Amino acid sequence: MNKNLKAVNESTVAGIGRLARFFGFNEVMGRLYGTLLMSPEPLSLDDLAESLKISKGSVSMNMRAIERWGMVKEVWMRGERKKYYEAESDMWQVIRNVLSGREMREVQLALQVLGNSVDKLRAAEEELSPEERELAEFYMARVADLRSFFEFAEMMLQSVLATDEGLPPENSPFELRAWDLDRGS
Amino acid sequence: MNKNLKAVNESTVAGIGRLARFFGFNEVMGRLYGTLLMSPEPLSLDDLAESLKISKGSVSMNMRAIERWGMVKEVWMRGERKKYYEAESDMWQVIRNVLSGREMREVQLALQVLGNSVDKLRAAEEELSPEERELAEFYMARVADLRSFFEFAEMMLQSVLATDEGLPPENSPFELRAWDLDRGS
DNA sequence: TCATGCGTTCAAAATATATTGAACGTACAA
DNA sequence: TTGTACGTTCAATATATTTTGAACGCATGA
Repeated sequence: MNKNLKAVNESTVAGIGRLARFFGFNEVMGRLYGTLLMSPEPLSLDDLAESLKISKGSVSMNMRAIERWGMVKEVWMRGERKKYYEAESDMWQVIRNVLSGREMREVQLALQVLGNSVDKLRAAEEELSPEERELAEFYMARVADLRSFFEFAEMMLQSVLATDEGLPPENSPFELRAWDLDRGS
Repeated sequence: MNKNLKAVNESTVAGIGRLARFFGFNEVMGRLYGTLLMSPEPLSLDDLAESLKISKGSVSMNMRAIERWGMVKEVWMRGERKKYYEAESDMWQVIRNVLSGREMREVQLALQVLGNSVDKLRAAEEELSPEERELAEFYMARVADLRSFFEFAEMMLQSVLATDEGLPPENSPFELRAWDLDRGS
């Protein structure tokens, strides 16, 4: 294959591998997705193992993981016993899958924990000594800061997730919808 | 100390530790920051080691790391030989530090690599066989998708970084500034 | 209905990441 | 000007994560 094409392919696969690590996945997951993304035809597990020079077992496990994230789709090839995969080429779909299935969960969990903290502090108020009460107020303030951060994050996520074609809506400069929500500060 | 206060402290420290991992730092960095954030007074390295039940060495190394990220500040205590630290309590400053110093760098790097890819593909066009040319076009399309993703990310980052007090500007529903930029699609 | 090709699994090995603690040098209180 | 309490460093160790490859069993093309 032409040297330049090969170079582009390789740097893209490497770059997506890097991106994957950055996003808290492992590098192989990214490289698998990247390899499929840069392949005009679906690839089998063996193709992928060969291409990335990793074991069949690793391909199998990592593919399953990225399949769960909706990054790749199985493709049936007639008269073939092998499984073939292709990348989900709507990158925005992939991003939305990840954001809604992981970052969102994380944010909501954090908000819940912080909510509990506020409740605890309020409930305890009565039984506190003066110094403790001061500390409790200090905690309240810090917890409130954390909340505003997570609420902001939640809004950002909702905005991205609300868009249907993923990309900042074709016409309007981003969805304003979410910003209209009360920020509670 | 009151049980509830302790519980709030602990869950916050644990939560920030978790958040830190999520953001690609290590858990101890988060717990150190969290401990300082939940302390009304500055703490020494020994205080931190004791509080988190980790070694002095680990505290020293991890503190240095988060100091570089502007998460904590050194505080001088008169007549004291120890170093004392306090958390940078402007969380938005912390977030901006991290976003501008790491995520932004990552995005810019990706955009540069993708730009190179486009150049390579264009330059190679001449010398390609018909099939290769088809593949090159396919690559072009995929690279363009990736670019639009990173450009979107760059915009999101710029928007957050542009705000001065961090939080979605006091009055307007988020900064629109960045969305006015040409998305080049 | 086979026999085989294929994906999956998982314990063991390899690698990557984080922690420890003892040794060391230095700044500072006395 | 000390002696020492402190922070730093880093090799060794521990832990977490990833990969491997052989064993297994199931689905499928013949």
